[in-house]
Amino acid sequence: MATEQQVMAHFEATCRSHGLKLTHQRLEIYRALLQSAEHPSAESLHKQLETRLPTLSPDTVYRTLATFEQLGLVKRVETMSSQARFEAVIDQHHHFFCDQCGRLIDFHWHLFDTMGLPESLQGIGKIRDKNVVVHGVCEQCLTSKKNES
Amino acid sequence: MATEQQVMAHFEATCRSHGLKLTHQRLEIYRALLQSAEHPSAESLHKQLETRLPTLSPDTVYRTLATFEQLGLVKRVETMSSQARFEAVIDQHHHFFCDQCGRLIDFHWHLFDTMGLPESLQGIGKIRDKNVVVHGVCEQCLTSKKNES
DNA sequence: TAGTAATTAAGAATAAATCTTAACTAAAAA
DNA sequence: TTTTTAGTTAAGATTTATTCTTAATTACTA
Repeated sequence: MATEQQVMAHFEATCRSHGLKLTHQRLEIYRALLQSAEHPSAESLHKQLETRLPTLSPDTVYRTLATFEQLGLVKRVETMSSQARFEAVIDQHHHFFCDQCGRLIDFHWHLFDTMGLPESLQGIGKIRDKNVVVHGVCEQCLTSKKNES
Repeated sequence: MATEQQVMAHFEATCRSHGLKLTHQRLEIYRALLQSAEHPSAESLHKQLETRLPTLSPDTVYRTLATFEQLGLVKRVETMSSQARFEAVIDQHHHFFCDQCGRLIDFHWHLFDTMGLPESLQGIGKIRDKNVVVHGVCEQCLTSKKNES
């Protein structure tokens, strides 16, 4: 399990090795993403960082996230919501998606990770990654629903 | 394995039971989706149907797909592309996504379907569905790449 | 077959994301 | 430290996907 300092060191090394400057904005955007478990959108990251970096433009957040994505530092999470959502790439995990509130929760599944792929994928191409997406209603939504009635 | 006639009959029954009129547009949109293996976007469905229904508006395609989605006849496929993509709900399957050309290919994985979920999901909420998403480069992209060099 | 309520078409409107340009700022190199 | 260079900002225009509005049309009902 990597410490935040190690992760930040890797981030800095990756930027440098690709000739990218370590700007205040890049550091803050990456750190914010790293510390969030909420898979935020570009907009919500911008909102969150606005207090510390009052001149930060939405455009910079979009641009920076796209750059990080290309370096493999950040992943765009597949959702069916209109806004793209992001996460820092740290470990192999999967997603639980609440259909009610839109919350995304990470979970781990070692058995799946170490399992082979089915025959039906033979010859389909070159495989890079496999992930599980679970849909349902999160505990919090279930509880608040109960209290309403 | 349901025949297309059976599927269409189920479609009509579902519409009727929800008080939805069986309009020409609804039938054509559903049939087109049913016959496509490409998980088309609303836009490409509209383009495809334009020849047969010259006055079909994009809005109708969007609206109709949203209606079908609510009835459980159609599923919105999660991708990170900006356009939403759709499929008719027929059987349990999973998706291979080509990162190069954006193609989505269905595959089946019975072992996964019958497998239990990991402990890490205990207490997360009420689970409705679990799916695998595999990323990579499809055979066709691999081949065309080889021919280039 | 006429009535009516749902549905559609067309175009306007909205929202997310990206582009443009010029002026400015900060990081890395010399 | 100074210079070079890449990156950022601002503001507005643009693009793309989707949704809304309104008036006309159409499928089902009586």
